Amino acid sequence: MVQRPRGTRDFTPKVMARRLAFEQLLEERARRHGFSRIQTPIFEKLDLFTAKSGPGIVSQLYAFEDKSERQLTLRPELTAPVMRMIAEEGMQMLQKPLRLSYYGQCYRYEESKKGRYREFFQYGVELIGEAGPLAEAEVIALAIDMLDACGLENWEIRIGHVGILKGALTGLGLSADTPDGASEPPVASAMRFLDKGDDAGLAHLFTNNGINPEHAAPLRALADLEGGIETIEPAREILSSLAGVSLEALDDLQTTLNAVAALAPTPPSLAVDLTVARGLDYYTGMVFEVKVPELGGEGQVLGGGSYKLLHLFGLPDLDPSCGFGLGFDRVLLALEAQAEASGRSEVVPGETDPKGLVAFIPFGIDSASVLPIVAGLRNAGERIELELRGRKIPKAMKWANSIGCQFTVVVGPRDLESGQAMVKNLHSGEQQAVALTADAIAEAIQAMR
RNA sequence: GCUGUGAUGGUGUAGGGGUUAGCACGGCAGAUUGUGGUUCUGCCAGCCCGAGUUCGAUUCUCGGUCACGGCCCCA
Repeated sequence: MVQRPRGTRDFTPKVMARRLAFEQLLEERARRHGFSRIQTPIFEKLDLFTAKSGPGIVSQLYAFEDKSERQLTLRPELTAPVMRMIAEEGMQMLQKPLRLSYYGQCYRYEESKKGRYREFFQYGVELIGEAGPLAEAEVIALAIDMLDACGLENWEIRIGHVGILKGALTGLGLSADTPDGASEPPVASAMRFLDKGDDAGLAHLFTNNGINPEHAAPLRALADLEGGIETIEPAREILSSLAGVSLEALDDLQTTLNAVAALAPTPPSLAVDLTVARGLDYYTGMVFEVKVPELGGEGQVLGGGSYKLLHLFGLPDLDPSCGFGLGFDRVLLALEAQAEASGRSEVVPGETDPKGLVAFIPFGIDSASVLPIVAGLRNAGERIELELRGRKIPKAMKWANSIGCQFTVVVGPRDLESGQAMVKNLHSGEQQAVALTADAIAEAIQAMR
């Protein structure tokens, strides 16, 4: 048998109902925050992603050549396509800021694991054309609001600001420019050493760049700070002790954190962590990420921050912007695990249709005579599943029960003769005969809910 | 990129060099010709793929595929 390709998944009706509910929940939250949905193609020109992330990413792409020898690739992420769209659609002419949301599958050629697939789904938002602490707070607040609304528990949000350590390092005299022949600027190396806890490497780097290695200690202390918003004060003390270092980024972060506290529900765990670097040099300001510890190694479910990318598309005025991507599959995985652990049957709020399904059972009659009623009930907004196999009553009832119907409508020869239908609520067992019209049946169903 | 474990009906599993490959859920039919969830009976449906060892492989060996873990990475 032909199997589905590695790292891909099929979604059965039950799973799909959950995914649709989750997408809708995220969409609803985004709308409440003023974001509007957009969509871009599943494949793009290869250049789009090499321009953003460098040629090294090609090995991880589903890249291909089309019949006209165009170099294309399935999209590995959604931020770059959104940037491209803004430029291509002339959206810089719209009133700023733009609040955009998006959802779709992305493709990366890498080993599949639980929570890590070759085809995966991302939900994300971008707030374009306004930087500043309040814009950043709006983005973080939406992320928190989404995770809170979907019922996720035990998650940790870590918020940092790449400008703080970067500012301290450049303030000490470390260069942010890449020297000839080097792969990265000294500042980036230093950030990496701080993140990995390599103090010897940091001191060595300082010495090589003519900086007193004793300055490594306060930076280490800064990087090791951990805690909530109260962490800002010790950070301020450390930064103030270093000559030539600006406090602007720290002040901005503090403004952001205060705004988030006012705008969003209180997350289960919020930490200020100045080493959140997101590994990427286009992040320029606030950065944040969310982890769910019980997912293990693939536990990061959301990440974002302020970045400068639009200059790549000829729109430097829109830099920096701010956004985040949410790992749709991973959040669902966490929700499923948590639902199982707590015995909760509904994994995503709203995944079960409260309205319920109605089985319409023509019994021993020509179904054609009741089809207009079926159509009428559907027009009235009921979900009607018409019995198609000619089951006898006991089988039909069992069928209706096992596919999860809330109501049955039985029409047999006697009913047809007397112009009636038997409407039954399968949960309560309550049953009544009503006139054989769509209106009367719909009314009875509504009354028995 | 490194590395570990696993694969038996649709699902979950037992077993094991020669078996009618067992069980449960499920699906279909009947007990039951106008009312389901219980019960009983019957039926349906499986050893991931390829090569090797062997008289004989679903079982052992190797390769592949897929899945699940631990590091690395993660735009």
